[in-house]
Amino acid sequence: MRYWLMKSEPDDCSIDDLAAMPKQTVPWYGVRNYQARNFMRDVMKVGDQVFFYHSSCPEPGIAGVARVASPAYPDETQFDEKSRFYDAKSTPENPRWLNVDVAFVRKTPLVSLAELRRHEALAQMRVLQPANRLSITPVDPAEWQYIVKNLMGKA
DNA sequence: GCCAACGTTGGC
DNA sequence: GCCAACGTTGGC
Repeated sequence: MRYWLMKSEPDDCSIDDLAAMPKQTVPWYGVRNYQARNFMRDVMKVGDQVFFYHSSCPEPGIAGVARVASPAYPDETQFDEKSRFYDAKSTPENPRWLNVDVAFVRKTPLVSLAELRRHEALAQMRVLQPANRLSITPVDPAEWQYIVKNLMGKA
C-alpha cells in the first residue's frame, strides 16, 4: 500500500464537496500532466491512501484523508468540447488522459502548508520542495505516519 | 494580481 | 533534437 498527496482547489472540489458526493467518491478528472497521469496509471492501486490537499486558496494545506477507489480509466472531460479540460488531440480509441476515482475517508483539522514546513521530519516531502507544481505526489510512509500521529491529533 | 518555475509546443 | 515562446501552477 502506498501513500499520496493529491491537490485540489477547494473552489473546484473541497474535502466537504467530496464528502457530499454520491458514494462520497469523485473521478479525479482534469490531470493534464504526464508525470501525474503516470502515477495514476502505473503506480496507484485501489486502497492506497491519500492526503487531500487544498491548493490555490487562502489556507493551503492538507484538509483530509481519502483513498484510491478505482484503477485508472479514461478521463471523460478530455472528449468534452465544452470542458476546460478538453483535448482535441485525444481520441476514445487512444485516450491521452486517465483518472482514478477517489473516495472520502475523513476530514481532518487543516494541516497548513506553513505547519508542514515547520517540521524537520517533513523537509523532504515532495510537496514542500521549491516550485513543486505536481498535483499528485508520493508520500513516504514515515512522513504519512508522522503527519497523522503528530499533526492530525490521532492515529 | 504578481511572479518565478517549469512543462509543453512547434519552428527550424 | 534544440530552444525560444508561451501557458500554467500556486504561494504570497
